[in-house]
Amino acid sequence: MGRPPLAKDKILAAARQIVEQHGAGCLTFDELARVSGITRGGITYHFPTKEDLLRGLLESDFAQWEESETALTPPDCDPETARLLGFIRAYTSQDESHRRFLSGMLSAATLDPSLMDPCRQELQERLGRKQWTERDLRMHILHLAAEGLMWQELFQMFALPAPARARLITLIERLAREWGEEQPGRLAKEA
Amino acid sequence: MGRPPLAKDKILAAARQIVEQHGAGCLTFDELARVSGITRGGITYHFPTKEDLLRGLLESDFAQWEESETALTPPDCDPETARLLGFIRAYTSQDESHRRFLSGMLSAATLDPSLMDPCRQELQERLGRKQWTERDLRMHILHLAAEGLMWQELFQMFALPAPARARLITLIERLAREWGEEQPGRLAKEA
DNA sequence: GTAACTATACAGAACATTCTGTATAGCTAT
DNA sequence: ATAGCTATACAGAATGTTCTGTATAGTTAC
Repeated sequence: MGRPPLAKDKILAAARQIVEQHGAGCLTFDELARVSGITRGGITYHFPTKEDLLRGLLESDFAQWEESETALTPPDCDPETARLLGFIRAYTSQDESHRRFLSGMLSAATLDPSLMDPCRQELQERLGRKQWTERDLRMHILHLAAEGLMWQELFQMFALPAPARARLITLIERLAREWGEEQPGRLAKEA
Repeated sequence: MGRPPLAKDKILAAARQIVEQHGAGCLTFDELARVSGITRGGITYHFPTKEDLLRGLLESDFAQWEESETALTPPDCDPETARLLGFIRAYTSQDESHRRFLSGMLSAATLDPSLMDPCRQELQERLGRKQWTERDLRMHILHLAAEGLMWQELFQMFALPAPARARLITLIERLAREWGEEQPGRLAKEA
């Protein structure tokens, strides 16, 4: 909490780099030591076991993720639409923090799927409360589209030229605003 | 070509099962032998190396994938819309063949990303020819939404109740038809 | 038609490597 | 003197790969 150690961040950064570049199968302690420049002893000091490492990856990424998500939320529309726009911007943002979250999730999922349980729980709570009106469904389509784009890019299956990509995101956001205002409904009165 | 061997199919089926249930990290020859009922010698006969195994997974899945994709294409609308609807149905279909494709891709990507190069190339060719009109972008949003849903379900991050899921897919298809007919443009005259 | 041979499809064990986890001793700045 | 880290070493297990053996079906020669 007080002085953040430097090595820990280097280790996590190197782990993300390895996963992104060579796949989660190459995420070993030896390779991690080589890439991060921290010795195996130092790595073990911070992450005694590999599960600790993966958990650390997930936690730091998830924190960064939620932080940026709320930071990107524009306040000029109703809360639910704003939240969706925050999602979309977070998913489609070019900066790497969101990819990092996904790569962490990916490595965790492939090496030990149970590590994702907290994420599952969180998602369950978020989506479980919805009524799934037509408006909810429409908004969810846009949410899924942004997420699908992120997956494609994470796997480097992304083939859209940059201008088209920018227009695509703009279009998604425009639709979010249009559809969000379509039915103000009971969302405006109760916070 | 003549008589398809039985063991090979068992091995591939077991591999998919392992990846789906326990993650690609658990896809080892020992586990594969245990689940498939084929001994390690037999496995090695058909797939001398692990790369061969993953390549086999990808190839068989990709074949199955394209087959079902075109099979699910409804012929009652313009070709491009029909193709999108085929995509969507393939992505969101409850039957397991598409999950299999994804699980194969996933294991390939996590263990050796370069195995996905053929898929990348195919996608590049498909998307590279588009002009990315507003209509194209809208259709692509629906494509991505279906794909995002598939990813969520593959990672078992899916939280929508079944009725809402069905309505979501119906809505996506409805939008595909609406947006597909919005601008017949130059698509109708040239095949 | 049967003996010799080839090719295919697997079984079963052995091998060498890699990886995780753990341990220990030392350095350095505060 | 303690936290943070370097440096090295090693045990135990897991894993990819290789090797040898076995069973069966098909082909060819005689």
